[in-house]
Amino acid sequence: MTLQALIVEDDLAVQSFLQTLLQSQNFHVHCSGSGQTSLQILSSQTFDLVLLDLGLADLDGQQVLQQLRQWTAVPVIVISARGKEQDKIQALDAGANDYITKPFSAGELLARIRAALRQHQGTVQTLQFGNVLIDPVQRQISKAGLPLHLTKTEYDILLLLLRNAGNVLTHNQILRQVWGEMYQGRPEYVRVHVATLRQKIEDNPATPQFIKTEAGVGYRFSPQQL
Amino acid sequence: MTLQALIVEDDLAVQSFLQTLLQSQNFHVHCSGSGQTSLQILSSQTFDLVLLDLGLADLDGQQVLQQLRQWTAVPVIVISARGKEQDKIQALDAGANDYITKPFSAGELLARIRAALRQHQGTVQTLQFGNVLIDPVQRQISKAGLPLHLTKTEYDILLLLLRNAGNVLTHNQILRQVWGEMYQGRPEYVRVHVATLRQKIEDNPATPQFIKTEAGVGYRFSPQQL
DNA sequence: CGAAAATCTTAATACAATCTTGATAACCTC
DNA sequence: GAGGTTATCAAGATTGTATTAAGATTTTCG
Repeated sequence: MTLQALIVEDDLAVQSFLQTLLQSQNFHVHCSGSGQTSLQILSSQTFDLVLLDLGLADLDGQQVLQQLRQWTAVPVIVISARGKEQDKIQALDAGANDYITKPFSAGELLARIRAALRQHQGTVQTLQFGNVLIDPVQRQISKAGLPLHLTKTEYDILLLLLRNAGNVLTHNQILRQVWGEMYQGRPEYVRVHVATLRQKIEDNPATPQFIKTEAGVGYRFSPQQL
Repeated sequence: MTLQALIVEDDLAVQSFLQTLLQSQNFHVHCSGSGQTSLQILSSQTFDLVLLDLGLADLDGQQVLQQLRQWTAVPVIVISARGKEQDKIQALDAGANDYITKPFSAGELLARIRAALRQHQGTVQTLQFGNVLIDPVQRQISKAGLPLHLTKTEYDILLLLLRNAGNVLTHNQILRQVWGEMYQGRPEYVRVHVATLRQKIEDNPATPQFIKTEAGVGYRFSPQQL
């Protein structure tokens, strides 16, 4: 699965440099030059990484950070021309995972990205739940030791939920990332496939233990049995 | 609960500076000047944070890092006089959570420590009042340790009030932000849902401690006795 | 290429959660 | 105590969800 990255940067030269850099590491890259649109993009789609420049035209990068931390734990690395102590402290305390000052080397940025992703994975990602085991490399799943076949759609939904275990994903977020942009507003697609998915992975599909419904919002993968 | 920190640093002046700094933040601080003893200490006791200087006499800090990552995910911040790109990349890829170059400011180090601890526990920002805990990232609420279910509307109202804690929100402000523009002038909607919300989050719903009524105006989330 | 299998889309139904509404009682405030 | 505001309750309306299955589409494989 290719990781999704969002670059929030209004200097087009820097934006393009970062984009090339991330693409060379097989990220799927989205770009935004303004704070407002960044927040919109972030709310409609889940990302694995955000590179955020503090110096934006409309909203302050600081505000973008505060806003997005209301609902997402996505790793955010702040890139800034400002090297002042106060700026760093503010950004880190607002929820940034790391702070790097321009000019920086490509190698260091990539190393910090790897570190941030690694830390984030350690806290979130589980590839085992109940008696279900997932091998993301082979794209294979087994339940109670027996191989279990999932269709591509089912597998994509499951991994998306799993990668965001504990968080609610809205119907539109799931639609956008599994089906694509133009399927927004068709929650029935998600429902049907979540139903078949539950039939396969839940011990008792009628009272799901893992994939929980949040009425009026979406679905959530429940990390533990509480 | 006081957090346990280990400082691995052979320069005694720097060690004592770091020790004082961490103690001022209520860490319980352990110190070690050599790589070997550090690994022994780390294996015999659990820590919440490690500050690791790369320039050690016996073992290279790099090796200490590789060793300890064999068995623990404790947050490690590398402190180094070497600012070379290669050193940073090596340390980060060996499992360091962050890398900071001497000289650095105390404020920045503390901010980076806070960021590392936050990432390690996986929570970005939790809101709390009384015995109620809210994780806005996961959209999850618990009261007295037990999970608490709120409907979408209830959740939206609560977060709106909480974000404006201390300020009065008029019925129409709440209506506009939770229901939408066209619901203006229907305060009864708000009343009913605030009532059910109080039933769930207040210890004594009849005499609300958190969501206060402002007669003729609206509601206010009462900031806690801080 | 063409048939069979697998998968997806769509619509219909039953069921569940949530919201709206209005009635009534309690609470202020002047 | 009068008049407006608010709290509470529960029935009915509405919206959201699970499940099924038929038909359309895509994929697989001889």
